[in-house]
Amino acid sequence: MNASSILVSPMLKMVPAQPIDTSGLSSTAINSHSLKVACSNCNLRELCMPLGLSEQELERIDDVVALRRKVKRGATLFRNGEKFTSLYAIRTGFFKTSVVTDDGRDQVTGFQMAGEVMGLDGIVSDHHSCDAIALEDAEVCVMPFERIEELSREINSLQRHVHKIMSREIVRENGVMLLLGSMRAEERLAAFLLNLAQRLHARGFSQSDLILRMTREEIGSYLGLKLETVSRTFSKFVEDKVLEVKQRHVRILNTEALRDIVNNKACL
Amino acid sequence: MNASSILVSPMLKMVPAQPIDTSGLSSTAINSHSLKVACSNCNLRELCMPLGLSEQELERIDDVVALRRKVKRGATLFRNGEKFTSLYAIRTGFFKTSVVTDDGRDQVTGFQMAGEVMGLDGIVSDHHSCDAIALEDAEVCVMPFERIEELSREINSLQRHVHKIMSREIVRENGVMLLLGSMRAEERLAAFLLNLAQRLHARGFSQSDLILRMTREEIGSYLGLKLETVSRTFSKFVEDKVLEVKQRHVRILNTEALRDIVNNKACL
DNA sequence: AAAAACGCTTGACGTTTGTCAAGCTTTTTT
DNA sequence: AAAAAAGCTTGACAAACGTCAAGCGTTTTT
Repeated sequence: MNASSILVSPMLKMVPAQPIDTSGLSSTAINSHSLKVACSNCNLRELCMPLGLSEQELERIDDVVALRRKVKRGATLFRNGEKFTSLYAIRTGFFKTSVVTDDGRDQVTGFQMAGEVMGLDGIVSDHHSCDAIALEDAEVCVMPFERIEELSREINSLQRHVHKIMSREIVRENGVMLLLGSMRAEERLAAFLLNLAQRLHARGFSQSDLILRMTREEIGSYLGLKLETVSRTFSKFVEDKVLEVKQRHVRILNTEALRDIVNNKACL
Repeated sequence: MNASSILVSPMLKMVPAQPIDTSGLSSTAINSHSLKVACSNCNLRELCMPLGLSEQELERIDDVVALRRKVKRGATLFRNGEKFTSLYAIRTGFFKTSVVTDDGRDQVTGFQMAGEVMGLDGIVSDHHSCDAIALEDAEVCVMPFERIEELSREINSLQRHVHKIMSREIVRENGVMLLLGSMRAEERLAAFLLNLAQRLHARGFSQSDLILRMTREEIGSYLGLKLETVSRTFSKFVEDKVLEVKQRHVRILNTEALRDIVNNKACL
């Protein structure tokens, strides 16, 4: 197994990023900030919680999603220390999760996008151990964990899927540990960009054209680097014609070169 | 929350490290390398899989453990790419897990001891994505994952416990990311030693006197440092009278000093 | 529309950690 | 018991990354 295969997860099913039809749903609103929704007609179902369920099972998990919640850019979905009640599936928008210590350390532990599930950290102690902050206006499906447990006792494929989601997060973090523990700055940034591009591509976006939703500082925190190092490394990639960078708009010009950098095979 | 509280998990219930009574069990041996065992009279049950189960439930999960398996020092329990079938609970001995890439990177992702569960990485893809290697002669309980899933559909507290074990691993890895992403060498080693001491103490061993089961190189791999840096940092701690070190025997002389180092409050 | 705040880039320099090498100790093998 | 291998420590030096500072461009606020 090579380094990039650890860090760039296997291609997920393609889902066109079309506008989501919510007509007829707002009438079932529970309050002004939350709407009743259904997994069964969600265009993210091939990426998200319902993956691998049959039509009948799909309808049964529709009421796992208690409500939807909107989160403004910069707002927190949950915070370290808060009581854990639910997992959250991202419907639209982009998040970061981070662990913060009172001596001022702030480590970004992940960036999450549509179809990905957040909140797994809260299960073990009944309280969240990290912060989840929206990096752009977002909407999440709130899934009370007790409902998930209840239903996954009855629906084997849901049970299996919940286990897979948690296992996937463990494997992802193993990959980040590899990155943080053994890669140099260029390798880290290359791995980061390939991973982002691959996940965006799986959601129907361009493989090569990406808009970063996070600052250089947040990238740096995730990669264990200072923002200046991130900026310099971007500049080097531009110089080497591997990327085009205009602020947060990044175009990948040479994917193979990025892969070679990650796998330590870059021609010098 | 301070950095050491993230990295040093909450105190677990004390279990005296007494010799394990296996009399009467060897007669039920399945083959020379595996013995039928029972959780219900295992002295690790307060740390391991059965935690939080009632007496009746305990008896029911006895047959989740299909067999025991001995692993010699240096041997692998499972390896990257192997088919996933079971989780493994450590009965005796000490393991490391690591992800290896074909360009020569080798990142130790964790050290595991009695009562801890390995193999969660394999669930997502049905194949293991890391290696588990015994650092001393060890014995594990083999728990076929299908049996675990089956039984956790019926026993709510087992279901909950399986979820907690996975969530705990996610939270642990978040802590390692914090360590790798934002700490300097001394802070990393101090955090590592406090974590080890705390886990050994929870198993009835001394809080201050520990035998390292891994080499300086393996510590370095886990902490994202080279073995020379690990060695130098040990030497510095000895000079500062924080530790006594004789090869792999480490005595912690000043726990508070270690905590201060982790939390960036070390008096200079 | 102007002012302020924030984010990004780049340069000069400092610190930390890695690299290479040698020698020593302990463990394992023969 | 001797030889070999593996593991550990320490020094000198090099490389990578961090720190500090200045300046510019973009976004947000008023």
